[in-house]
Amino acid sequence: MSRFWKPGTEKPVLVDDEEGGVLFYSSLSSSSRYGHASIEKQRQRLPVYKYRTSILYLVENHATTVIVGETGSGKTTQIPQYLKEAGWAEGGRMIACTQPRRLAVQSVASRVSEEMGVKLGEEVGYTIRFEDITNADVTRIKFLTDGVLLREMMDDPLLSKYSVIMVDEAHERSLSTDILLGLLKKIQRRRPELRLVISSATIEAESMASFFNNSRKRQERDTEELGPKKEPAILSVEGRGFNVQTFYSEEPVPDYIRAAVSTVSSIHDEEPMGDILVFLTGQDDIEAAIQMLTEDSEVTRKQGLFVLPLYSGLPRSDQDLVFSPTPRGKRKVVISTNIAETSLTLEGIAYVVDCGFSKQRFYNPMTDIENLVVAPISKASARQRAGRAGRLRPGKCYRLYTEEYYLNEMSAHGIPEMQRSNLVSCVIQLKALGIDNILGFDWPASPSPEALIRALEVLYSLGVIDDDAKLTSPAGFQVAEIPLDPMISKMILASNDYGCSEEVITIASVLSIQSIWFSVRGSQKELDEAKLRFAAAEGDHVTFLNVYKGFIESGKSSNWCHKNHVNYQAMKKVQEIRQQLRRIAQRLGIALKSCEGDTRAVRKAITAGFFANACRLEAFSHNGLYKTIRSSQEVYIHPSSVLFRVNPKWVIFHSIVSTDRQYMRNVISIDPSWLTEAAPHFYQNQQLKSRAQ
DNA sequence: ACTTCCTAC
Repeated sequence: MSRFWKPGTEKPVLVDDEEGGVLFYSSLSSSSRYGHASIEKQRQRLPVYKYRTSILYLVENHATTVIVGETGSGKTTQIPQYLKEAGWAEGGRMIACTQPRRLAVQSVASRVSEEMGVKLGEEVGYTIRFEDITNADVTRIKFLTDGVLLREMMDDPLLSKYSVIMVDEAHERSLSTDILLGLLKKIQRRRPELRLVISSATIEAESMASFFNNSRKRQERDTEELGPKKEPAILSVEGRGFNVQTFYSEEPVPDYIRAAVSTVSSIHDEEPMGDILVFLTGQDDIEAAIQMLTEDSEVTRKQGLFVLPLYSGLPRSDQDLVFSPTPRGKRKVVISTNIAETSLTLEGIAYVVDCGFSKQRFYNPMTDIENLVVAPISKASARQRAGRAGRLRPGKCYRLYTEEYYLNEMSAHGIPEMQRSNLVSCVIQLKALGIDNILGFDWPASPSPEALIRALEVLYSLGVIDDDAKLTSPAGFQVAEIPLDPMISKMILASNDYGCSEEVITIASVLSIQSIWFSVRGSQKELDEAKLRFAAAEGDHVTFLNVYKGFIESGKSSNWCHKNHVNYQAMKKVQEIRQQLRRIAQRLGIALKSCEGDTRAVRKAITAGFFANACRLEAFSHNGLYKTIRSSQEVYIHPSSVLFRVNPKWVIFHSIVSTDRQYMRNVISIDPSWLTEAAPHFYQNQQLKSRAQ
């Protein structure tokens, strides 16, 4: 076993902590009871404070400043305040700070308003979907998701109200962050007075800086030019994370679930108190590990473990359990997907067990299918996972792979989402912003030409772009205006023609959230029975309408949801999205109209958006084998669909989830003649006829 | 016989 010190951190402060993590948690986390003066002192104790002058100098003199900030440096909360204190928000200008996640936007904004002693929504505000807590006249620092900032560009392409835009967590390389970075680089050329602050982890800093380097060979002239230097500056700010000692497996591990379980047992046996966080890949792994841990007689005998699962599909109340205090004398073990890598932060973790894998999405432009596969994580992820053990005190990380593997075989960072995704939404957003040459766009990470061409083909077949790849009018502009996937947006537009916009908007809202069903481990049967009460012979989309109707008729009762295994929180969200979409539809001139149960009209509207996802049951198929019309891919109806084992001859799916087989999720039955009606250009008559026999 | 994780006037 070898040791590993986290680079860039000081020697560990050794802390004698017989009491476990809880004590530290309470002593560090409660800032709200301090007065204003001591908030000021707290701010000055943050590592980033030492760099205040340097940061302001660099932002003043460089168009782009890349800040490398380890977690706990305070960069996100402090830099916007420094900028404001230095006058960047004077003269009606604003400072923007983007985050990839809604939750982060809310918590950072409220923290900063607290530090500044102002009411949230006044000088400091935030905007996320459905929540605009800003006041145009007084808000000077605005936190927002990068998706919202992209949407803002549709009205204000140069983002002219902002003097500085800070893009936080840029190293995560999310789809919308990368689109945003590409567009900001373009804006910079038109607005030399604009300043960018890109915050990134060490590993991506150089590539961020070189992406924003506009100076090229003109460095000599550059110094004589007025205005900021075009060459980006890089500044590193150390974090306040504690050291994490890392151990590797001596031999490659044949079964990481078993290895994770035995590692947890030996930590429990040999190490001082402190909570354990285990990273596995998905629900199945997690449940298997929990079962093994609770069945392990030796561990159970000691009765010392408090084991909790954590993944996004888990009901909220179960997720919240991981934040509950560890019972005295027990050790909390959270077994999690990578939701705990970035989205959720557990304080007080002393030990991390990292299996070295995660589920990752890969897109195949040839088949237009996104696959979900278990793949090795990157060094960057491994470091991030390890860091989860050192938030409040020094910790330990056990990697279930060899050091040799880490050093020589693990890739430095993951593949950007841009290169692993279907790009229809991304392309239409750029089109709407007037970017004509999509293939020539200066991306932070270029997607494959195949994926771009596929996206253009899909948009063309939807009638959203024309022969010159320009947005069509009005359909193209309307689809771009709806904040959903273009296929869904097209379905909403078509619902106007079929007189079923109310129903289709409900369906679009349900499809926008993860699941409307409340699924608990062990009650699968009850859930299946509940589904049967709403099941429609036409398929899942119509089933959603039945559920929504029942929910409304119950007076939006949470009790009704509980009885029917419907997720109440999800239904509230459906309602919110539905209201938003109704407003947008009205603005676009779509008449809000119900078809009063005419499910043919509803399915025709769905077909108008999703004709490309048509499948036909294979003749003589006994196991429900379908093939897609477009590319003859072999697919099956997902077991969660109401049409599972019903197997109608012709179906359309909303999406494919690819595990051991390709499963169609959310399926409706259709009449094949609707395909030629919806997209004559896409389905040549002979193509369907030749397959109809 | 099954669900990594996010976001969007």
